[in-house]
Amino acid sequence: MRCKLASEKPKMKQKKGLWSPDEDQKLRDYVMNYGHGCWSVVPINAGLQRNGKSCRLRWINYLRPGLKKGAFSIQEEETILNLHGLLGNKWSLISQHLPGRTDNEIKNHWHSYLKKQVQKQENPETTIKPECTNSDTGHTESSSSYLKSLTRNTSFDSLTYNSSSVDMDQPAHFNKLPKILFADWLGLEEFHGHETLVCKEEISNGSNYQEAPLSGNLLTNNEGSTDSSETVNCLDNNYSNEDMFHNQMKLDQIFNFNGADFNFEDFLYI
DNA sequence: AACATTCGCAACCGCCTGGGT
DNA sequence: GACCCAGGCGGTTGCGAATGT
Repeated sequence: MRCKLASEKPKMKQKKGLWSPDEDQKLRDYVMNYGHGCWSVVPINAGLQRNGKSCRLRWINYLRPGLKKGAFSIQEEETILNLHGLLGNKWSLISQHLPGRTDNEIKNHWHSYLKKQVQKQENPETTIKPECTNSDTGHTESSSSYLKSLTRNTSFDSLTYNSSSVDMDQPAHFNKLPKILFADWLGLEEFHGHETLVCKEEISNGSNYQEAPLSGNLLTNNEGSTDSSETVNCLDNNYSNEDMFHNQMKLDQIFNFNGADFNFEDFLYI
């Protein structure tokens, strides 16, 4: 783990504070050409008077390709609220389920907006924004009712809630996939070895979500399926909320979901 | 217009973990 | 096994912009 070059690095005064466009360009050029490798040598090789940590943060949070800029969509906020309800302040885990969003961005959005909205929801005598528009349906909803729909079922105790979650930018089969959260916790080796998947808490069928019950089987009810329900058996039904994440389920039972032929990679992008 | 307050965001800080020596 | 270091993470801070008075 230790970098040879890092131990040879000269002691130079390191700059702090906001990054200039010139610094950004140097870092971007270097990482795009050579990769970051050991972050502690990046500023040396890129000619930057920054420390490796600062470079890493700047790259991850701002320069990295594929970052999504702009306001959070309703679906993204919904995902954050649900995952925060399950995981707490595990921003890096949450960010893995919001492609293009960084943990820092999510954390900031939570502290600056979502947390307050949830607090207001729990304490209804305080006023909240009069209305907001669902970008999917185009329907204007009161923030109050909308937030209720967002926060209604963020605990494991709940079983279902409705959500407009069809992603028009995805391939047609995408929205029929059981939406599996925490896919990054899986090992590709496990998949390719056709062993087991780590248990996912939440699955969806595009227009409806069904959260996994506290015990028993994970159920999906996929529209358009010849068989209206699919059952994914958890190997261990006696689990606590935390254990939910670690239960094992049979891979092939998910993989033959709805008779469709899915690639494992499809799940990873959900 | 001037000042105060709030908001949003970028970046830093400190701690923890894991791997190398 | 102890120590060192890089990387990763969550909490916090600082500052400019936006908004309110």
